[in-house]
Amino acid sequence: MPELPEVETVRRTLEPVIGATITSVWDSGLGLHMNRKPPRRKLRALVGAKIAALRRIGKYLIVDTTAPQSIVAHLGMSGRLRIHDARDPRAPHTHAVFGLGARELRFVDPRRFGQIDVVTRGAERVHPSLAILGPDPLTEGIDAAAVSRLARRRKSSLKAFVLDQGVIAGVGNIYASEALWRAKLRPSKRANRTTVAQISSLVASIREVLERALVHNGTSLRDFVDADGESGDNAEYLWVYGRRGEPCCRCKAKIKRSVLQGRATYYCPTCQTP
DNA sequence: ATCACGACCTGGAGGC
DNA sequence: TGCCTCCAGGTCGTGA
Repeated sequence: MPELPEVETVRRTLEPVIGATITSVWDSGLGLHMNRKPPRRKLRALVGAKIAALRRIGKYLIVDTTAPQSIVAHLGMSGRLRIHDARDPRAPHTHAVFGLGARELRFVDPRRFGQIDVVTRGAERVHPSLAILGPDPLTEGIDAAAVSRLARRRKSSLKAFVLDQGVIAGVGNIYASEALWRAKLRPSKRANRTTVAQISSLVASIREVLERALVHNGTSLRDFVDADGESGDNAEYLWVYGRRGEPCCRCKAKIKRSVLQGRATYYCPTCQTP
């Protein structure tokens, strides 16, 4: 579900909880990603603290508090973070609830691929998941020359290269296909067979694709919703993802679907150079 | 060291 | 209606 634009949409719609006091913490006790459970003791230690700020690095959301600790959340494939009235019944697969007086911030994740953790503010990058992240394309500049140097050493496909969170943080399966179409590069093209100009174009395309999706509040293919439960509109603006057999909007050739590293990949066979 | 693959989970869609 | 198979927006550990 959530790539960078979706997580950023959640972050923005969560802003009304800034300043709220955490009055209670509950967790389901079930393991999430890698069967890791939310750290109950560390979470409970946050009761009494206020939510101070909401940040995002790639697909990770960071909830800073007035305590020295911050909450780290990753939505995985099916995770949602929503603000509810505390009296609303809890949905199935609710795994963490932060009481905020009359409201609650709830983490619901049917597939349990998400993460909830606690880190010390300022030392986020010690967390193994955050330590490996490359630059965030919306909050940090991406040095195309540096990305090109990385690409030169990679024999994998460009698609796999773009999905590598250590190269650029936040690009997922939808926007990888979209950015490669935008840059007119075939997803199966070997990363080390690209020119500096091609990588520059790709980097620019990634930023454009993510910013465009953000303007439309993210892509809701099945179930993505923001913190208020609203869907995003970007699905109708996708150029290739999910459009097998439809005409390419640049050249009218039929969009193809292939599988790269086990993931659906969409591209135009005529205007994306192999 | 690098890469592709399968595993991790549940639920929805489509075929029969 | 019910059962089966396939598919899904992510990440990590494995074995080649």
